[in-house]
Amino acid sequence: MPKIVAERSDVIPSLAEIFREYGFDGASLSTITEKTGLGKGSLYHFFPGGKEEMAAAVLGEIDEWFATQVFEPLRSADDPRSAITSMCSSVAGYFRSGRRVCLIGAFALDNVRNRFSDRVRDYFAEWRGALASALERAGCPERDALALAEETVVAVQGALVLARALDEPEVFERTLERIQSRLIAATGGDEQR
Amino acid sequence: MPKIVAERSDVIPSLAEIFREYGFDGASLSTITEKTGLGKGSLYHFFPGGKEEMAAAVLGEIDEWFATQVFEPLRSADDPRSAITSMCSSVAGYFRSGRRVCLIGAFALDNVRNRFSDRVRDYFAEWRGALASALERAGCPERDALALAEETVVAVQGALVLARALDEPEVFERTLERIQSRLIAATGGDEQR
DNA sequence: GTCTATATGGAGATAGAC
DNA sequence: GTCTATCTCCATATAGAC
Repeated sequence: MPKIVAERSDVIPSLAEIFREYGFDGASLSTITEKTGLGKGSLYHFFPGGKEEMAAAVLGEIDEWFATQVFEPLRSADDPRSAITSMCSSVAGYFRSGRRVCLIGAFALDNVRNRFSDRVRDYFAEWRGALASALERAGCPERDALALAEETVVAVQGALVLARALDEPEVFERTLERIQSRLIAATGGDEQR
Repeated sequence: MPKIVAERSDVIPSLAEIFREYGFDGASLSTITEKTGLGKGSLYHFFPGGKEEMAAAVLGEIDEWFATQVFEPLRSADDPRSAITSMCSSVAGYFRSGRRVCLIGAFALDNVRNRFSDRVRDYFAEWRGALASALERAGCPERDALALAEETVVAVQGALVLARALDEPEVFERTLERIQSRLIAATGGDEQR
């Protein structure tokens, strides 16, 4: 039985989709009221800091999702190899196989970056670091691990740009498959089958 | 002896830098007048269509630069291998080794994409197609050529996102070196030295 | 071509009733 | 917690003198 009365946390997913679709500057308060179904009164009740606080809340939720679903498993799983393949499917799911853009990547290229630069930087640094850690524990030499982790994050972000630009989600799917084979190969290939 | 009176084409490079720095929505007309040193009168004299026409002019100039400096050489050079290495250095120079973002990539992730979707799509499609053509002519099988061309454009765009997000231009430099070795390897490696 | 002044709309944000 | 009404400001764009 869903509550009629909204809670702050109920609104954040809608806000995320809105910012993804319109960008930070492009998402006006009227767009937001329309798409969320909430009036400005409610919006400012939940987010007294206005649009900036809304975006910060969205970024916070994204951070948290990746931290628990992706970064922590990569850093602490007993089996780093399976954490890596699991990362690939989580990421494919999260970005809807290339049909959804990365809000943090979009913010990174925008001028709003300056308002959220710490969060933007930490997100990518965490991802790269956590994946490198998993690769190392899976037997990859440190130098290779760092390079391959960076290559992976670069490929994911680039694929999202291209998939959106060309309106070809398959670019993302192909990229993710390619990178996954490379990650598997670097952690000992098929030998453990 | 520089002319005092501005010409339309003189303004476009400044506009490009402004859109790169502030984004389309983030670049207000007051920002633009301030940074270009031109009043609104002059701006609307050159670009009667306003900001949208300014952005279109910038995109047109970028298109043209890439067409003549990168795409055409890739498609028609007698020596496709050297056209490929030359692409890498042109691209490194153009993006200032990762300190400059790709405006078209940024537009692709933004909602302004909808206003310029044809140009955005064509730019990336052209790049991927031209590079694939050069790879094929350099002896790469068609399937591999397409995949590697796509991987290259993905890597460049992703590296620009990450370099900007992390404030680490080296990410771009490392990526470009890695991709260049891969391109060279795919066209026969060092054997022709 | 370039400027200043101005029109007009929509932006983000607030107030206060319910 | 949600609404409507309202405020202020700055956005884009225009007009017309020089």
